[in-house]
This record gives sequence, C-alpha cells and structure tokens, in this order.
Amino acid sequence: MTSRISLGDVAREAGVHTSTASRALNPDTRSVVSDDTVARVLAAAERLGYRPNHLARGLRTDRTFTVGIVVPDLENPLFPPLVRGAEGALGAVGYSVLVGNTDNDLEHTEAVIAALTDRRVDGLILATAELNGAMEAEIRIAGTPIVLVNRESNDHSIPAIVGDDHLGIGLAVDHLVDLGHRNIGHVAGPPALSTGAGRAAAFVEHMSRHGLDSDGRIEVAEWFQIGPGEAAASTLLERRPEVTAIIAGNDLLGLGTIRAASAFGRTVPEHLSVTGYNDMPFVDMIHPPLTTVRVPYRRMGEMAAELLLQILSSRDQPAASVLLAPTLTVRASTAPPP
Amino acid sequence: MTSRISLGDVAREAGVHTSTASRALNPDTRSVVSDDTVARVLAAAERLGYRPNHLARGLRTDRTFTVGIVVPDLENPLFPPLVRGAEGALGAVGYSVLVGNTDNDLEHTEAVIAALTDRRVDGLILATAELNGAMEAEIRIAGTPIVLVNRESNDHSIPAIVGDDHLGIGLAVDHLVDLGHRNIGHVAGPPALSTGAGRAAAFVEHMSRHGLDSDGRIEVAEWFQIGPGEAAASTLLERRPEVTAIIAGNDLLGLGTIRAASAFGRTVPEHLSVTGYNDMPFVDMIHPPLTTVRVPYRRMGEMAAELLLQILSSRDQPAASVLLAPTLTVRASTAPPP
DNA sequence: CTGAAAGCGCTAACAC
DNA sequence: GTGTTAGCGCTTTCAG
Repeated sequence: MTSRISLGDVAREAGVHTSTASRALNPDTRSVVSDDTVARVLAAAERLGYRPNHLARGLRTDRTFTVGIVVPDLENPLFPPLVRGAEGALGAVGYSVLVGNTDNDLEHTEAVIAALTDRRVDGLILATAELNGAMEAEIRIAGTPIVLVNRESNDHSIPAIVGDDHLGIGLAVDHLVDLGHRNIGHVAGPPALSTGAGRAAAFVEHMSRHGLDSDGRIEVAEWFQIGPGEAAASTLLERRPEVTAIIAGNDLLGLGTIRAASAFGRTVPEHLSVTGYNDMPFVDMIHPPLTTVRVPYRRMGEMAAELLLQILSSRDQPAASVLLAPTLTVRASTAPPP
Repeated sequence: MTSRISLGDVAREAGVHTSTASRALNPDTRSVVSDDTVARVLAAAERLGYRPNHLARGLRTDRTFTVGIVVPDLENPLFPPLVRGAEGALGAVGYSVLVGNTDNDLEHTEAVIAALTDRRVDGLILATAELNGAMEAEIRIAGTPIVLVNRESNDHSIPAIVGDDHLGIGLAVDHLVDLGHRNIGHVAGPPALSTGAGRAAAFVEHMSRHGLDSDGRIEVAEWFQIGPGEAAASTLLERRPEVTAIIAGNDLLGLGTIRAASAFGRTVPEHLSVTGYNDMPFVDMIHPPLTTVRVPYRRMGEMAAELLLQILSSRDQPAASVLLAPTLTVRASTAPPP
C-alpha cells in the first residue's frame, strides 16, 4: 500500500506548491519553471519514487493514453500479430492497450465497446466483423475516434488498414497460371465478410484477365474454418472434377481443401494444387507445406496504431485508409497440373 | 463529443441531488433510496444515455475494475489462449484487461508493469519468464496483487496457476514405455525456465520409476524454438543413436526433433517416436500429427483470473496455488520401436 | 517564475 | 430517504 505518493508529497518534499511540481514534472510546461526548482522537484520525485496517477490525470485532461483493441477471438491465429503490432507501436509512445474479444457476437461486441468507452479510451481499433454501420456511427457520436483493421466499413467512411486482397488473389492466380493451370476453382469465405466477398470478386476478375472462365468454379464456405472449407471443396470437386487447382479464401479453408482432396483420392500437389491466404503460423509445417499469400498482420496492427495516433494528434485532418500489399509464399502445395 | 452526460445531468433530469442519483444507480446502495426515486433516476439515466465515468469512479474508490496481464510475446501460440481465458472470466464480471508484451526483456517488463500500475490496475496476471524475485517484491510492496500463470515464483510465495509438468511428462513416458520403448531421450527446454527444468527433472524420475536409465539421454535446447530443438535433437541422435523415442520439452522442440530425425534419415514414427508438450494449435495438421501432452491453457487463464478475483475480494485470506492436470493426446508421431 | 483556487465526475461520510 | 460537503490526484486558469 505504498506507492501512494502523490504529487502533493513530492511538492512538500521539494518545498514548492503542487502546481509548481506538476509543471516541473511535465516536459511540456517545464520550461516555465526555473531550472533550480525543476531540479529540486525531479530529485524529490525520484527520491520518493513518485508515479503519477493516470486516473487523476485522465479525469482532468480527458486523455487516458489508453486505447482499446477489439477482436473477434484472440485464439484465431490471425489476431495475435495484429494486437501485438498495435501494442508495440502504441506502447513505444506511452499508450497502453485494453483488449476485448467479441466471439463474433453482437451483444458481446456492444458490451466490450461499452466497457472500453466507459474507461475513456482515447481511441478504438476494431478488427471485428459483426459491427454494423449503426454502431460505428454511435461510437463516433460518442466522440471516440476509431480505426478499422482487416476490414472496411460499409461506406468506406472510416479510416481502415486492410490488406490488398485484389492484389493477393492476383498473385495466386498468376502463380497457378504460370504453372500451367487453366481450370482453377475458388473456395470462398462468407460473402458477408469483406474478405470473403472481396477475394471472390478478385478471383473472377483475375481469371477473366487471363481469359479464363470462373463460372461455376466458386464454392462458398459457411465460415472461415477447416470443416466448412472441406465441405465446400468437396462440393466443388464433385461438381467440377476437371479443376486442377483451387485457390482457398484463407489458410483454414486451404487446409479443409487439402482434406477434401485426400478424401477424393487426389493427392496435393500431384493431382490438385492448393493455395491458402494469410500465411498463418505453422502452415509451413503441415503436409504438404502450403503455398499461400502472406499478409503482414503485425505490420497491419502497427499501422492501425500509427493511424490512430495521427488522428488523435489532429482531430480535424482527414485520415487516409491504407491498402497493404501482400506477397506470395510458394511452398509444396502447388505444382504443374497432371 | 456527446456522451459527456455526467451524473449531475442525470440528477438534474430526475430532480434529485447527485449523491441520490449515485445511490440509485449503484445496486449496492440502491436499497437505501425510495423505489419511486430509483425509478425516476433510472429512467433519466436511460433517457440521457448516461454512462458512468470509470476514471472518476476509480479515482474515488481506488478500484478500476481493470487488471493487467503481462506475457512475453502474444505471437507465441502459448499465450493467446491464456489471455483469452483470463479476459473471458474477467469480462464476465465487469473487468477489462490491459495487455503488455515484454519480449523477454527485463527493461520492457519493467516499463510495461509500470505502465499498468500507473493506470492503477486492481491486479496483475504475469506469464512472463524474466521476472525476478526483486521485482515481484516491489510490485507487492506497491500494493498490487499478483497472480502467476504458467510459472512459479522462486520461493513459491506468490499464488500461481501452473500445469502439472511432473504428471504430464509421466503420461508421455508411460505411453512410450507401453509401446515398448526402453531407450528414451529428452530434448529439454532452457533450465532457467521452470518449465524447462521441471520437465527434465520429471523425465529423470519417471524413467527411473520404470527402471530405465536417463543418463546422457538429455540434451538441452537453448530456447523453446524449432531451431534450437533441431540442434539439440541432432546432438542427441548423434551421441545416442540407440534411442528409439524422444520426449521433447514442448511442441516446438518436438517439431525441431522431427526435422533432425529426417536429417538423420530416420522417419517418424517408424524409426523414431517423438512426443511434444502443450498441444499447440495445428500440431495435429503437421506431418506426422504430433503426439503431445495437452495443457489446458485457456482454462489456466480463466483460473488465474478467478484466483485474482478471489484475492481482490478478500485480501487477507491466503490464496492457494493450483496445479492443473494435463492429458495425453496420442497421434501419429509415436509407434512401437522398430 | 510561483502560489492560490477551481474543478474534472464520482462516492462516502455526515447531517437533517 | 435525501441533501450537503468534502475530497480522490491531478492540471490549469488566474493572480501576483
């Protein structure tokens, strides 16, 4: 129960008034105080082991130097790098990070965001899928700046850091076409998610750019998980046995696709090439190691933090969204068609 | 900039004094207020969209309903479930979670903990390795209760939630012995970490329980990573080619061991059985799927939260540490010896 | 350059 | 049962 050393204690120890101690301790106002007094206050603070109370400061200044980051589920391997990147960038400049999981549940999401805004976070980084426009508007009205990461708002009115899915899918299509594939299918994620819909649209465009047909070659998985991916891939392989390669909407769907292929007696990559998306940890360790589009999630988290910081320092200036370029990581799940 | 509705606004709207509004809003003191007034205040709060300011409340009550959780690195797959579990248990009872990464760096650790205590967290959950006794003492003196998770304090004086490594290693040894192995080696983690040292010690004990010799069959990896695991396993396989099974100190070391085996031309599990520890995500997807000791990390995080909550509610009562029992998950990386 | 005084929003004695 | 008062620890006018 020590550490209860307040500014008043420091002031008394230094023989000055609290307000003077405050000024001396704050680098921004320090110049106003005489060097001698500054030294005395600093020494007193040091001697007493003074630590400012962020609550009191925040109450007074309306800035907590704390930001909230909301993810659907930290156990989904996508999100730790995001949070890590944001925490790193923020922590370096004195901010701390409150995290909330929503479990893809609207009620949870609202509760989590309320918990964070009640704690007066200076800003919010949202990686959640289930947020609707109304909620975003509500948060903005409440005055908390927000930045989206790995997703766009419906009307693109909120600054966001997202991966360039169009480019990423292009990388995968080009790679397969280069290998000689012409009959390429796509196991897509849920169209309700921007990543699901966007990658499917990109697939169609890039196929037609190569003069290839994508009609009937897209199967939608109910969720970005292995099971649904396996189901969708099975349907696709049954309906279109002639496809020699499948671009999966993400790595989990890719793993599901590999399972489906093996159930059909088609080994990867000899009888079917498969690509994933994200380059999750350990997809290089599975069998076969997955060719996948690498998205720099950690960097994405950092950039979301930087963007939020920029918004916080100049509330008026319009903040620009950022499209991050992915790269292709070629491994052993792709090969020329039989 | 709305949401700046304060208790005073609610009180005015309801035609009562602030303190009465406060009492009406707080379930604990509500009974003291007349039903009629309570209803009026609640209605006013609802109408105005009142949200209490946690900063002001915390400043007054010295409780922030926020706890800090400190991990070495959120990108290490061990920690997200831990954080997730803690956040879930804490969030359910109105607490929020501040996370900090230390990068296994003492200076970072100190900075992170300072950032959290400056924000007056009610308690701290520490999963860091590099914390020394002095720091723990310091935090305790500062009055912030702490709970350790996945590690013990040197003198066992701090409540901790840890997996029962002795039991877990016993499960692995028994499994291999049951399969017929006699010549079993161990690729151990760093002895500086309680998990590294503890599992190695448990290995020796369980081997001797079976009347088996562990002399010269333990090789220490410099770090819980694939590379160091591969190096240590190589050394072991070179020095003791007669071993038919290796118990790795964790899954990453297990993956390294599989790599080393393949470099020696020994396929797993035909020519060498390998077990891991932790059951990380996706070790069931690698080749071959890894037999491993499953540690309930999410549950561990939940229990750490529960333990902390208990400490917070009764500061006097001594809190007991908990040893969580792991289970064995048998997959395809283990088989009878050749 | 420094001190005095006010107040951020809330809760908790202490009256009445 | 409700209002009055004080104060948590800090920053920020306003005086001097």
